[in-house]
Amino acid sequence: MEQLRKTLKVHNLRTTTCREDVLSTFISKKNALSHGDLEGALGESYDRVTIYRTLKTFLEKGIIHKVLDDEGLRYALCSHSCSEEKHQHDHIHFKCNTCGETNCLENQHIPEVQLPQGYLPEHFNLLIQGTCPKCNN
Amino acid sequence: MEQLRKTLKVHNLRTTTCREDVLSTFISKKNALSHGDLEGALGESYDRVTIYRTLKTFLEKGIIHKVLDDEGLRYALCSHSCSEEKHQHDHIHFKCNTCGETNCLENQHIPEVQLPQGYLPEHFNLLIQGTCPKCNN
DNA sequence: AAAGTAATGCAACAATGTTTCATATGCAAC
DNA sequence: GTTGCATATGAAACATTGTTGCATTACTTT
Ligand SMILES: [Mn+2]
Ligand SMILES: [Mn+2]
Ligand SMILES: [Zn+2]
Ligand SMILES: [Zn+2]
Repeated sequence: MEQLRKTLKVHNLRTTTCREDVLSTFISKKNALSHGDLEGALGESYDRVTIYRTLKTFLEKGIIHKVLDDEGLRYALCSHSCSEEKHQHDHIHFKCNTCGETNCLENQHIPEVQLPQGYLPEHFNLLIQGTCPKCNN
Repeated sequence: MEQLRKTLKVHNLRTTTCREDVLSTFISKKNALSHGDLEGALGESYDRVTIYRTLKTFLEKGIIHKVLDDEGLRYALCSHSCSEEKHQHDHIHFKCNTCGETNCLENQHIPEVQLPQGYLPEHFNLLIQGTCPKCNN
């Protein structure tokens, strides 16, 4: 609870209940969340628009990052070390086609790739779809 | 022209002007296209819904594949060798942040990755964002 | 406690995608 | 070539998702 406020303060954000709740939802559920997921989790507490704006703010401040998904955009907590200036997201995302969850594999880094002459790579996003350990009995 | 019909026939699809035009648009523009891109390219010729349905059909038949993008879904031609049963899409997609185009790098394969125990990978989608050769002077 | 600034809720709108159903079209069989 | 059947299309209605403007409310600093 106090930790949430601290996180917001570190990123120069006013502490509001919506931001606390959104942040806390990201922390408790560990998987990547869509706007709709958050709406569902938070019930009628906040206006749709406010959630959109909270996501946008968190993105800009480097609290969360985008997770590409074959059926839309999701968001997940940045592990640490992400700021407004510099983002470090070279890890793999895994989407389970059985349970539908998408997760960050923080420790699995995207391998180096060799691009043809002239390409200047800046950001990487690797989504692997398949079956997750929970669903792979 | 005759080639288009042949491609449709190979996939057991009736030749309609919409399908011909959509396919021909994918061939002439070489980059990945969103539904909106197609609507723009084809003008008022066809109903929005018909274009959606054409994309869905082409997806199912293995004529095009999905391309994940940080601002929505796009589609691109399958190079060859994709059928309704089996798809082969282990190549890299590159999105240029300057010109906005997303392209298939057919010859750049996604490198092997080592996942933790229990993960069963099936499909891979790697999007690299940066500057493309055209825009990198 | 007061003032200034930033966040919120609400309404209206825009964009994107889906479903239903009557009509039109392609295609295979005759 | 004509016929009949299955399929594709267009139109309307709807659902979902995301954005913008503006008045009100709530943080934070002093
Ligand atoms: Mn992640
Ligand atoms: Mn591709
Ligand atoms: Zn699972
Ligand atoms: Zn470019």
